[in-house]
Formats: sequence, structure tokens, C-alpha cells
Amino acid sequence: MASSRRQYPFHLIEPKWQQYWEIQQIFRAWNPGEPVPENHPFAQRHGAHSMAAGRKAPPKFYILDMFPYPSGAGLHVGHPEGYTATDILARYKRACGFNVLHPMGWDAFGLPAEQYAVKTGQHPRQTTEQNIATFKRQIQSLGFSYDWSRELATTDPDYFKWTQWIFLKLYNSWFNPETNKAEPIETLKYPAELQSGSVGRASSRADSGDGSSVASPHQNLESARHAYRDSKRLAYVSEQPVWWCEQLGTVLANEEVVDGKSEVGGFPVVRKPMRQWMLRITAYAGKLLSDLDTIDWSDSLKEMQRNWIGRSEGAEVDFQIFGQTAKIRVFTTRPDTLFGATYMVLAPEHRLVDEIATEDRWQAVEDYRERTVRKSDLERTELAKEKTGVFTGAYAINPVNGQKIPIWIADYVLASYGTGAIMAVPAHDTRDFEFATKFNLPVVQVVQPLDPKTDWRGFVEDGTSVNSTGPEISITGLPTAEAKKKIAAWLEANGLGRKTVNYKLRDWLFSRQRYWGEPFPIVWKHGPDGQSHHEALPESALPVLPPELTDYKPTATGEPPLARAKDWVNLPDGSTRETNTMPQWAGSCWYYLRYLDSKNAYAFVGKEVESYWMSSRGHQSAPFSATEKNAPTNVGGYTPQGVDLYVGGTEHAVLHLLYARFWHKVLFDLGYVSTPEPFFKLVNQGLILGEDGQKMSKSRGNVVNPDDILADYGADAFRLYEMFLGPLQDTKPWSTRNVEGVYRFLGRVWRLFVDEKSETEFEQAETTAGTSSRACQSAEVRGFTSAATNLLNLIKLDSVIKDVTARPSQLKTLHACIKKVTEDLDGLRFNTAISALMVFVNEAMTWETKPVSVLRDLLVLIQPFAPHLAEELWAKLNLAFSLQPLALPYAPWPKFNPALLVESEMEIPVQVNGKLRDVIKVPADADNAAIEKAAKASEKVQPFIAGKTIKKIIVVPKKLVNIVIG
RNA sequence: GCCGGUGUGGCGAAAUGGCAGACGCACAGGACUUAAAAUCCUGGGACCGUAAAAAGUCGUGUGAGUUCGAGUCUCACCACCGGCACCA
Repeated sequence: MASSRRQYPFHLIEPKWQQYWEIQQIFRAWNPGEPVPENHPFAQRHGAHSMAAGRKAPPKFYILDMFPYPSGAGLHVGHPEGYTATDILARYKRACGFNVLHPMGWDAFGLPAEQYAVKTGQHPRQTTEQNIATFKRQIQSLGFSYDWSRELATTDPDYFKWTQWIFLKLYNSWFNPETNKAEPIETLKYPAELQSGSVGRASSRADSGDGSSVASPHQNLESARHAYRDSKRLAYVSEQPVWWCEQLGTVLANEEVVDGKSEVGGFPVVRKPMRQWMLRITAYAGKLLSDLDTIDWSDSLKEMQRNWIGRSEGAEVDFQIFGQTAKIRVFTTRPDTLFGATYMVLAPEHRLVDEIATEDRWQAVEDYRERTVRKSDLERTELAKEKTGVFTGAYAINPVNGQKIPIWIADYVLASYGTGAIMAVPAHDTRDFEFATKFNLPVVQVVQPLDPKTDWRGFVEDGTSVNSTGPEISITGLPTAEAKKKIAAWLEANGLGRKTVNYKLRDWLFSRQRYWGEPFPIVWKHGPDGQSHHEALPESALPVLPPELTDYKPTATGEPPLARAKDWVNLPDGSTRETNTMPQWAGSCWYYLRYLDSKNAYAFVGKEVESYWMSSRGHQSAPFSATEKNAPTNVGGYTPQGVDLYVGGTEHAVLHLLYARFWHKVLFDLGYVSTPEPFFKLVNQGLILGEDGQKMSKSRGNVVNPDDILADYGADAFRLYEMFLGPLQDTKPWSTRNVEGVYRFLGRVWRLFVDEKSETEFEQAETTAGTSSRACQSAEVRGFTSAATNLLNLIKLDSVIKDVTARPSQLKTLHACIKKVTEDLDGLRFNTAISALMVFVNEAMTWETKPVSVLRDLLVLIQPFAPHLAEELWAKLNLAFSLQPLALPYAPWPKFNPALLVESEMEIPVQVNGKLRDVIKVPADADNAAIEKAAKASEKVQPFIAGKTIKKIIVVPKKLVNIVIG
């Protein structure tokens, strides 16, 4: 920073008010039934009994930030962008009379702390606590109005006790397709063969619903029932290939694997099958998709979730295998192209491959499968890669025309989607076409493009069916949509297939081989026959704490580090604990609910409290924004509810936001929460790039440290700058130079109020006292604050601030500002709200007399943006004019009065053929005829219309005149 | 390839279909100062003019269209950003 004089003493003002807010608990949010101390400003504004039972509480507003992962690097300038936006809104809503819930906490489990532990032996909890302390100090130095009494960390046993509790709810529930809801597992009826004493064909493993699992040779009824229930739970166990990283000695989640290498360190990873816990998120695919229509999120975000869920409508069709009893079921979105199916493809992992491959093809098939398994997903799906595959030797019968078509295996067909098998229609599918071209398979046209010039080869859009007549069914001549319907109906009627919906969404792999995560509340019981099964621990056993270890490395066998703690793992009754831990996403799935009632020892959240904050009519008492487009209201039969505004980065578009919605919906089905969606309105803040327009990164050396900005310009300037940068949602480059612009603005606000001479005296006194350094503040906070207050009291108000009635022009300036700032805050347009404040201040600087009333309103308007400066000036005004108002954060938001903006004259632009020629002044009450007359009389307009025929004159009332000439 | 978004001065940006460029940065000139910093005032899209003005012409990625009137609406195209990517 240029070593210039401070615009104003923010270095004293900011710590002073931050400490005041904390000691007075100014930003405590009050729960229903909670007694509010009489001297708290909330009580002064709303009444001491406003939250008492049976009283109608003030409307709530729940405004939430995505809580940060407290990394060792500390805060970067991207964090405060969202936090400032939410804080401004929180302060604005508080001033508008809402009971505002604005909490902060820590998403504190995670790999970095664990890796540090592996390297140094320092317990991850210690690392985590240090990082939280840094983050908290940095966040608090920005003056956010968080209710810190609700602070939580996902790593607190009091918190993850309830994460484990929710897991038990998932474990003890199943999804009932008939009610389309999660229900307690007890409501699950056993199939007929498990109801009597007979031992039936029960599947012994997680059942994917295709009824194909092989029955165990011998099981008694009890264990068969057990297995059946286990296969239906929302939390279940299955054997899954996962990413294993030898160098890191751990398994990695998909999102930690980038381009076939570990995101951390760039080490190679391999697929390895392991026993895993899964969460049945796929059961909710339909609801997760359709309920997007009921919430106010950006189009792009909703689209990302839609793509991730990936719904496609189509049909399943059974193909008889030639010469065998087995059938192959395929999924297709284009049943209308069935006549063009000239071959079939199975995924190499498809379970029928073994059965159908002929002897002469066996070796080729086996070789191909071998190669496929070794390939990573990346290699399999790599862009523009050549198609590969081998013929199995077997044939299938096309059910519509009886044709014998070859069955291939190829890795472009994924085992995990649909049925793992496709009918290939090379004429009308790009991938099938490539494959057919490479292996010389026949290509038969069955769809005619509407435009006859379009080549039908590789034509994948809708058209008209051709060559589609078989012995029993014909769809030739039908448009695609109708052809689909007709063929689907025929398939269904003949038992050959049925309409279905498929989703790309997969079940959520929920276990990690980590130390620093929530242990599962699960034990394994080992039967005498060598069989073992899992059982839930009772709620009374929660929280399940992780054992203390000295070595955090995963074991050589790939077992989780928890397995090292033998005393912890082995229980007296011979059972053993589950040694996996939950993924980092678990804690963030429900933290917004814990904030509501973070100290509750008896429930994850109290019922009444949940209902007040999540489903009382906050939106109705004050619409978020009347002007907002696309704000869904009352969609799907219920008023949108939940968190009123959630702000965070796009990086969580599909994972956190999908997982949290899923958990919330399960809790809703089970009756624990009162809304089907957690987040009513969600906004993604845009990325802040480096000064060079590149993404900020250490390697580029363009990272801006918030602490530096704070030291040079203060928190208020930092807040203001982040908001003035541009629209919240946009990506925008950082510019330290531009910080000076808003910093100067705050200096002008300061000089609008204070007497310059007294400030000079203050500066001399400060130099003598030597308290100018920020460093001394932490040492003796109280001493610092009283010294700072004494110094600041030397600064007096400007003598032209008087208790006089404001002039009409002054009121006009003020109310234009009130209007603009209010509307812009409702629309989250912080940058233009700030420019409106600048316009006001620029104007007010020229006033020879400054009415107190106007300046007080100004401070209420500025308070959300620059709270420290506003508080200091507010205090000075109150002192000088002996006022005893509410604490500034609770002072009512000024009400815009349109009558004050009325002018006696208005300016009307006059156009000739749409081109501006003059701006005329007419009386405010002039009617259209008078305006038209004045426009034609204008001297500047005359030359353009003289001698021309006037074809038409458009007068937009009070707005504009356009004279159209020939 | 598919989906979503964005294109406006030297820069960040602003404009319910109605005066394009508010507000701010940078810049230039002036005031204050021994001087500098800070502060205050003034100027500014481009072109063409002029001693200086005025007037005029052009101008919101490109090309068409709708309209009395388009940065804004429609269509096509181009560029950039983000997401997904053999999902049948």
C-alpha cells in the first residue's frame, strides 16, 4: 500500500465494535420459547416476550453460508465474498424486523489433517483445532454478524453423535416403492417364501432389484430374513471396486481421483474390489429431480443436478438367445428403432457372457475381458477413442422380426447403466455406427429424417419410421413419438418388454478407509458357520468415538487404520466393530439443521425449533423480491421453505447439494423435519480470479491474503470492495488498486460527519499514545478497547450537522437512495446498491447544513455494508444529540416515501425517427397532448421536422416522445 | 459432441423495449502545498470539426429480423467461461 495517511481510524474502530458485539451478544438469534434478556436490542425492538411460548414470534429469516473446510492455508479472498453477501443480507433483514439466523461452523473432517498426522504423528484433532482457530480469527476480523453461540464443527463428538444417529435412521429404513417414501425397516414385508417356516430362495447379497442373485446353498429362515432386510436398507453393504492409491496408502473417493491419478501428490491409482457401505440415493432419483422445480436455484445449477441424476425414459426389451433358454434384457430410449437392431452388445462384465460365449470364441472373449478389467475408467471412456470389442459366437433373436443377430461384448457398453446390455442400431446411434463401421456389421435404415436432404446414416434425431414392418407389428410411416408408443404397447402386451425410466445416478459409496472421519455405529457378528452379518449399535452407544492411535497409516492389507486398534475393534461378546469411516460429505449433509438447535443434547434438532426456522412463513411476510423472475412460489402444492438463502461456490453443485437434499428427504419421509427440501433459495458466488485474470493459485504467485488487505484498508473497505467488484454470481478478477476506490468512499463518509480539526488533535494524541499498531490489540483487549474509545472520543462531529428539518431536495436525495438500496438488496445487487450510496454521499458532501435525521437514515443504510464505521458514527450522533435509540443493527430500515421524489418539472427526451434530438422540460402534470406540443415546438427538433410529413407521434407518458417523419 | 452461461470505453461495470456507458479505477488539467502525499474541483466512447465550442456521423462480438424505437426480444453464426461426456 502507498504509505499514505489513513482515510479514517478503522484500526481502532473495528476491534472496538467487534468486541462490543461479542460481549453484548448483539447477534444472538433467539429460538421459540427462549427467554430474551430485556436489555438485549432484540427485546427492545420486538418485546422481551416475543419468543415466549404461545406468542406469535417475529418472522424468521435463515441465511446460510456453506461452512468452510478449515485448511492450513487460512482464508482466501474467495471465502469472504459469499460471507459478506450473506452478512449484508442478514443485517438488512434484521433491520427490516426479521429474527435472523446467521450461523457459522466448520466442515472439519478431511484428508489433509490426516495426512499431516501420517507424516508427523500429530493427532488430526490438534491440526484441525489450530486451523479452526485461524479461520475463526480471520472471519471474526471481518465483522460478520454470526451468532457464534451456535458454532459447530463436524468433528465434535456432540455433533457427529447425531451424524451417526442419522446413519442409523438410514440403516433402519427402506424405500417403499408403493408409498414412494422411506419407512422404518419393520414395515418391510417378507416375500412369501420367507413368511412360513420354509427356507426359500433368498438373496444373500445386496440385491440390485433384478432378482438374479444366486441363492445361498443353505440358510436358516432367520438368517435368510436378515439377509433380505439387509438387501433393502437405505444403508447397505456391497462389494465394490474402489480407487486404491499405494503411495498414499489409502483408498480415494472418485472426486479425489483426477485424470487417473490422486489429486493429492499425483500418484497412480488402481481399481480394487472391497466391501463397501452404500447409501441408496438412487431410490430418491425421481424426487431429487422433480423437486428441483420447487426451489429457487440458478438454471445452471439445476441443470447440473439434472444431468447428474440423468433421467431417461425408454423401454426394456427382452431378446431371446438363439438356441438357449436365457434372455438378454436391454434398455433403449429408442424402441422405435427396434427393426434397425442388427447386433447386440453386452458389457464385458455382464453376467451372461460366461453362459453364451461359444467354445471357439472363448479365448478371445476372455482376453478381451482381461484387458478391460485392467483399464481405468479414464482409459475406457477416453475422448475420441477407437471402439473395441469381440464377437461372443452367440446370436439373439430380434423379437420384432425374428432376425438372428450377433452378440458382441464391448467396453463402450457400461455394466453399471441400464441393464448392461444394448441393442445396437448403427443407422441411428453414433456409437453403434462407429462400432458397426469398424467391424463391418450391417447398417439398416429405420428412421427417415424430415428433411430428405439429410443423410439417414448416423441420423439420431426424431423422424419417421421406415422399414419397420414385421409379421406381427408395423410402425412404418409413424412419426418417432407415435412409433415409440405403439411399439412399447405391443412389447408390453406380448410380454417382451415394458416402458421404464433409467437414471445415471448411482448409489453413494459411503465408506472410506480413513482415520479422520465418523466411525460407523455398526458391529459385525460372527456366526459359528463362518458367516457374519452386521448389526446396528443402539442409540445409547452413541457417539462412537474413534480410538486413539499412534500410527495413522492404513494397514498394509488395505484395511482402514481403525483396524489397528485391536482393543477398540474386538468387543467382549466376540463381535467386531466396523472399521471404515464415513466420507467427508456426511457431516455437511445436515449441519444446517444442527445450527437451529446446536446445544440440544436430546435430539439432533428440537421439533418446534425446526418447524419455526425451516417452515414458518418467512417468505410471506416479506417476499424475497417482488420483482424477481422465475421465483417459484407455491409450486407443487406447498410453499417453498427451508433455508431462506444459501450462498456458496459451484464446486458443491452436485455432491454436497445432492447428498444433503437426499438426507433431508429421508428425514422428511421419516417425520423428523417438516420440509421436503432443505434450501429454498441458493446462489453461487462467482470465482474471484487473480489480478492477472487467472485463477488464483500458489504456483502463479497471484494469491491475495485477506489479512494484508485488512491491515491496509480495514474490514469495512474489504467487505465493500468484494461487493463492489461486480455481480455476486459473476467470475471477476481481483484488483487491489480498486480497493482504494471504496476505501476513499468510506473516507468521504467519515468526513461527511467529523470535524477535521478534532481529527488532527486525535492524530497527535494517538501518536503520543502509540496504540496505532494492530498487534497490541490481542494482548490486552480490554485495555486496548478503552484506550481506543478514549482516543476516538477526541473526534468530534462536524458543526454543520444540525437538528433541523431536512430540505425537500435533501429528502429527495435520501429517498432515491433508500429506494435503490432496498430494491437492490432484495435482488442481491450489492454492487449497484453501493453505487447508490456513493451517489448520495457525493451529493451530501455539498450540503452546507446536514440534518441529523437524514444522516441517521444514511447510517442505517450503510450499516449492512460497513458496519464498524456506521456504528462509530451512529454512536457519535447519539452522544452529540442526546439520542437513546436502538442499537444500530436493530434500528428499523428506513421506509421509502415515493411522495418525496415527485418533481414539479420532468425532463422528456425527444426523438425524431428514434434518434435523440432534444431533451425538453415540461410541468410534471403535463398530459400527452401538452408534451407532444412542446416536443414539436422544440427549437432543436424543428430543423428535423420542417417540411416533412409527420407520419406518427409516439408519446410514452412521462417518459419520451418519438416523432416519426416520412 | 451435449448442456448452461457470458460478450458494452483503457479497466471493473450500469441500464422495467425508451437519453448507452450510472458508480468506481486508471488517466489528464486545475486548486491547496516550499514540495510531495492526502483532499477538493473539472474533463473525458470513437470519429469529424473548431482557437475553444456548437452542430454532425458512428458506436453494446458478427449478420439478419421484429418494432415508431433494440445493449435488451427472435433466428443464425463467432469467441470465451463453466459443467457433463461412449449413460444406450
